[in-house]
Amino acid sequence: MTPAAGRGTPRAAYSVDLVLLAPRDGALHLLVERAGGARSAFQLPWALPKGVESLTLAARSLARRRAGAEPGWMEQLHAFGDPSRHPGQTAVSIAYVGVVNAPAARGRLAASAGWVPVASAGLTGRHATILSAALEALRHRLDVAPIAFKLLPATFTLSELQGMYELLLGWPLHKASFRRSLQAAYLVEPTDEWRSEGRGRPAQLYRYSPRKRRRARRGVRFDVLGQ
Amino acid sequence: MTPAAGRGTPRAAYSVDLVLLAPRDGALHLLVERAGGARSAFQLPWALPKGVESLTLAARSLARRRAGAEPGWMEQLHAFGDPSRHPGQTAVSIAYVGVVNAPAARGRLAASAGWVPVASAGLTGRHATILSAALEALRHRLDVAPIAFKLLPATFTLSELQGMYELLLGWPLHKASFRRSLQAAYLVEPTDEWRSEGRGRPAQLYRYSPRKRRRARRGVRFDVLGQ
DNA sequence: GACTTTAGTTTCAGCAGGATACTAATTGAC
DNA sequence: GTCAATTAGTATCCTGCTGAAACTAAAGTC
Repeated sequence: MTPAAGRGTPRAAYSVDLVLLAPRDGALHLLVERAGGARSAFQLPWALPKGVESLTLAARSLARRRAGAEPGWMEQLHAFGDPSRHPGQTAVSIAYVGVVNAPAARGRLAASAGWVPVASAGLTGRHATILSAALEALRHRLDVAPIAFKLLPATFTLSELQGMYELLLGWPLHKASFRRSLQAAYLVEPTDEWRSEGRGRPAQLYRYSPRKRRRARRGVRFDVLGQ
Repeated sequence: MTPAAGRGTPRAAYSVDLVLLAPRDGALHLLVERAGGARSAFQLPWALPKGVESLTLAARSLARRRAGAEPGWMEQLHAFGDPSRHPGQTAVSIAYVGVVNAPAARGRLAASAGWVPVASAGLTGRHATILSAALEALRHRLDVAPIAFKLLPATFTLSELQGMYELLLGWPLHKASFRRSLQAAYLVEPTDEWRSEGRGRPAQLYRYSPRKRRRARRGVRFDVLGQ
């Protein structure tokens, strides 16, 4: 099924780079690795896939090994072709973006890895470019992939949901518009439960609507909703 | 500048696949290659980049060799990792989307290549998937990259421009809304010339606005404009 | 000169987004 | 117990954009 041109296990000529993001303490964090002694203190996790392995599987397994958690969502970002600036010195490096939720991000990290706030990641060169491209791709996918929902528990308040969207987008959303959009797309449905959190009126808990009840393929362009 | 891990010229472990599109006779056409004897009559042009070559340059040079024309716009689409179904049997194949304008598409084709309407390209398997992903990516880029303008001469009528957008999008646009959007973004500016084409009132010629006079980065979401 | 065709504009109704202000329900201070 | 503070959630209004339709403008055709 995987002939690989019949010349044995090929030397990996490409690497997989990973932009893994997680919400922690109200800020978006990035998984980084401490670099050996290069100019920049941190770099993105990367790996040389062994033999013929699906790219997606390679990226997921890299995430699992470094973060100790399964990404709730992950997508290919871009393939970069200039080898001269990659630490693996491969001809091609293929970058992936993914997210893991907060509880998972508290899991067993690899020794060399750590979570840092994206705002202060301090990446340089191409890895900085990759990061901002990853954040932009994430924002563009928010309306079609249930990324925010994968970062929340099965039931949540609408304020929590809005907060998650704001964290991922990087800007505040208008409360009334946000809720109107959710309702128009039947994206969420209320449960019978309410949660009281500190002071203030208790919030009703919602769940992600089952596929059948969601407004088919209209999406909600949260990234064009303003404050 | 391009060390390539110092182990000589590596065997190419990846291929570059090309979705090249051109408007011809009012329909969007795709550049295909006649396959040797596989199940499908056509396949997408592809190549094994020689040595360490920028991916983008490899894709552009592939377009030049097969279509005999320089693409007016080109972008990377996706990297595919499952080698089992690619004719080149490489571990990774990286697909590019590009467009060439109608006069260029009448240029010197490679012997094995030909233009077929996308609607009747009859690709199968992964190449069919790549094609529809390419068309979708093209539509999503229409609002930010000046793709339609690269397919038209320096001056054009607004009806020609609208027709080009409709060809690329695959659906009709509302005339008044289209023009309002153009004006709001200062995307085009009128020249002093008018062109009379058969019967009907002559149309004013426009040109793509110089960068300075365009409304910075708002873009025009033609892909959400309706009929 | 009347009709057709294409270009280009105007007017209008409907709807969605944002601002604002409101009601509702709870905690904590006194 | 009452009142302020805080958070949840809703209602109202206004503005601006979209799409439909009808309109004017300028050419060719019969």
